Amino acid sequence: MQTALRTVRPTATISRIPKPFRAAPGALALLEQFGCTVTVRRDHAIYGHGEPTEFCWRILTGCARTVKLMEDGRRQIEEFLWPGDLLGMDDLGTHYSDGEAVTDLTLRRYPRRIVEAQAENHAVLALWLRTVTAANLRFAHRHLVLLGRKTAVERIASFLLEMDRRSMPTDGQVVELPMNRTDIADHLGLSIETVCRTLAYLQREGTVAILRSGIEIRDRDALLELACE
Amino acid sequence: MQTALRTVRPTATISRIPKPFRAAPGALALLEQFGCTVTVRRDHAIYGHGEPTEFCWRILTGCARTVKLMEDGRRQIEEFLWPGDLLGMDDLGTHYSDGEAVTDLTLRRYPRRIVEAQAENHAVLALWLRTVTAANLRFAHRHLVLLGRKTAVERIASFLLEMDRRSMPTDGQVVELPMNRTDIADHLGLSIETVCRTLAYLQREGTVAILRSGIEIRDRDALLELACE
DNA sequence: CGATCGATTGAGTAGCGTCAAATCGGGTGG
DNA sequence: CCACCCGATTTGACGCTACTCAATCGATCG
Repeated sequence: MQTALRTVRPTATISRIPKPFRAAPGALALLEQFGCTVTVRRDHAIYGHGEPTEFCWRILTGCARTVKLMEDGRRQIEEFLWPGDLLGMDDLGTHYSDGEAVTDLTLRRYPRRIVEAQAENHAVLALWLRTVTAANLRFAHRHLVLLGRKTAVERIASFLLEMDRRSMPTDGQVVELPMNRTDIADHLGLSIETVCRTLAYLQREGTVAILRSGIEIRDRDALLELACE
Repeated sequence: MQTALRTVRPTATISRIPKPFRAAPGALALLEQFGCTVTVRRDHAIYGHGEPTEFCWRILTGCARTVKLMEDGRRQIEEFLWPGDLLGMDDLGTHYSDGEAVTDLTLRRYPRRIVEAQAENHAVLALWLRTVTAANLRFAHRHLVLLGRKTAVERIASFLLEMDRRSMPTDGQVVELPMNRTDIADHLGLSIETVCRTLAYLQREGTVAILRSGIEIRDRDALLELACE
C-alpha cells in the first residue's frame, strides 16, 4: 500500500504551499500529544454526515474528498484534500458531509473534545481554527463562482490550475490527478462525458496533454486565460 | 428612508431565527462599546474586494448581499444577509468579495483591529468568530450542491424556502423578497428569464402565488419535495 | 401622460446531459 | 508471456434544459 501510494503522491513533506491551514506549529502543538495515526483504504469512509463530530484529522499522505449526496444519487464533491490539510474540523456538533479516501490515506487523528477544550483555554488555537475555517470558506466562495457562472472549459481550466497549485510538485508541468473522472465531474458540476470531451478539446488545442495518471500543462498562459480568474 | 424600508423588512427585533451567528450576547458584548451605527443606501457599496478588512458590520435593518464579479460582467451572489447577520467578518486581511446594500441599510460597524485584538485575549470571542465562519461555510457548502447539481425548479424551490427561513415572519405564508430578479438569478446561477419562467411555472402549478414584493407559498409540501433536501 | 426600469413572455438556439458503443489499460490466470 | 476480463475512459449521436435575443407588459415617477 505504501509503495503504491508513493507513486501517486509522494509522502515527502507536509507543507509546501503557503496555505493558511497548512502548518501553524504553535496551535497544532497544543493538540499533537493527543493525536494518533490511522490509515483509511481508498474509497472507504472517514466519517459520515449526521455523525457527531467525535474526531478530526490531518492528512499525512494521500488524497481525500468531502462529499454531499442527494437522495437520487446526484453527488457534489465540496473539496479535495491534500497532505497538511485538515478534515472534519469545520463541522460543529455534527458532520454535514461525508469524508472519504480518494487514495489510501495516512491520517493523524485528534479527538474533537480535546480540540474544543484546548481552544477554550488558548485563544491562539481558537483563532487558528477560525483561520482554517475562513480559508475553507474563501475556497468555497470561489467555487460558487465556478459552479454558478463558468462554462465547462473554464471549469476544467480552473480545476487543473487549482490542482497544480495544491498538489505536490512532481515532474515540472505534470499535474497528478489521483481522483477519477467521476470525482472531477462531481466536483465541477459536470457530467463525466463533458469532463472527458473538454480535456480532449484542450489537448487538441495544444493546451494540455492527457497522460496516464495526470495532465501535462503545455500552455499555462492559455489555461490562465481560459480559467477567467 | 426609514418608512420606505419598513414596508419591505420590519426593523423590529434582531434575531428570531436560531442561527449560530445571530445573537451571542457574551461575545458581542466585548465589541459593542467600539461600535458605531451607520447607514448605506440601496445598491451602494459597503466594502469592495481587495480592500483591507478595516471594519466589519452587523446588520440592524435591511438586506445586504456579497458579490463576486467576473471580468466580463458575470456575477455570483454568495449570500444575502438579514438583520442580525454579520458582514465582512470572514475575510482575513483583505476582502474577497463586494458587500452591497440590497435595500437601504442600518448597520452597526466595528473596527476589525479591535475585534482581532479582543479575540486574542478572549477565547470566547475567538471561538464565536469561528462559529460564525463555520455557519457561513456550512451554508456555502449547501449552496455548492444547489449550483452544481440542482435543476432550475429545484433551485427556485430551495431559494424560496431558504428566504422563508431566514427573513422575518410577516403575513403568514408570504415570503418578502427585497432583491430583484437579477439578484436572484445571480445567486442561483440562472438567467433572469429562467427565474421568471420558473416562478410562473410554480404559480401555474398552484405551488406559489407571485405578488408584488413577494411570493406567497400555497403548497409548502410541494416546495419541500421540489427542493430535494 | 410619457419615460424608464424591472418583470414577463415568446422564439430560436447552444451547450451540456443522456444513452450507447468502442477503446484503453491494468490485473489475473493459464 | 500472453490471452482474457472488467472497470474506467473516450467518443458518437441525439435530446433537452436553460440561455440569448427580442418584444411586451406593468408599475413608478417626474
